[in-house]
Amino acid sequence: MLRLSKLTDYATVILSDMAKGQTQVHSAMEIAAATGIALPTVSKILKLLVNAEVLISTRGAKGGYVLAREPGKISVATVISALEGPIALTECSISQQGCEQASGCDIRGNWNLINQTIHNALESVTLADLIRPTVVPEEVLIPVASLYR
Amino acid sequence: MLRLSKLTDYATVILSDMAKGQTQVHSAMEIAAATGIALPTVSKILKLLVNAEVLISTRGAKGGYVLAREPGKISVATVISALEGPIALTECSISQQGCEQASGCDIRGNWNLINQTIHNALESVTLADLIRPTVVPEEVLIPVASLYR
DNA sequence: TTAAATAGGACTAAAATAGTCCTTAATTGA
DNA sequence: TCAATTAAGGACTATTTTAGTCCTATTTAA
Repeated sequence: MLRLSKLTDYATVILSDMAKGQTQVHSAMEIAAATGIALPTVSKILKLLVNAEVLISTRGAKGGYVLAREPGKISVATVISALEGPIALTECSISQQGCEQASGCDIRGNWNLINQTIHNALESVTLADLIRPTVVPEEVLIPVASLYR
Repeated sequence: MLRLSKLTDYATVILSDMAKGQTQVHSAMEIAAATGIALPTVSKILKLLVNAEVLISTRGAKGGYVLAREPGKISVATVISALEGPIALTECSISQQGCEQASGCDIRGNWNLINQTIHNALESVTLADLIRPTVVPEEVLIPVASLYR
């Protein structure tokens, strides 16, 4: 289904919530309450986002989480790889040594191209875009095909 | 990791093999031998591709599988959805009724936009492109951002 | 010093995926 | 007509991944 994991989905909801809110610092508990996601799960996600430097945390009383930079500078690609690791559709695009199916597999290069395109697409959308009211586009550009012709 | 399932990966290998081969009809056994993928697994994949009308099968002695149309008319998107169902990054983009997180989730529309873009990217690449020698592009176009500005 | 927070990691449960196998149906050719 | 060959369909098992929980340690404000 080529889908994001639930955790990644939650992460976008959490980040949107944080980006929209007036207050700067949000505790894990506040966020759990605001989004309806269970506290331990929220916690887990926030930790991953801190590791990826999407959020900055402060411990102790009055501590919590803050966006590390403006919503417009946090891309969807960053969020996805924070939760799921590198964005790559195929196994062999991640590891350098390729796969065992090496015989007869010269399609790797082309997969890389597709990965790159999708990565760019996700890189170009930011948190700021996500919280913006929905836009219905007239026309959607198709980029990949042009690379081949 | 936003990755394709192994079966989908195999499917592209199998289809590339079929598209490149001289012969028209390939039995499951031939394909298993050519690709190194276990026969029962190959079989499973071929059945799914027949259901999705990517392949046409004939039973009986001298039977086997043939591409349903030219490689240039079989898109990667078609192959992916044959194996994994509809291409959609988020759960709520598939079911119409949305999710329980409905409160505070007005980012759905924007996700749909992203899904659409990725779908288009995958739609624009065909089997013919995959078996073509790798092209290293000068520049990769970024389509999604333009939708927001 | 106490209460409120996060950090880190271990652990369990649930779900999805991969892979196998068996029985039935169709086709060809001897 | 019969035997061999090949796909269809579905059930089943094993494995892996993902989701979710919980515990203990650490940090900070009041």
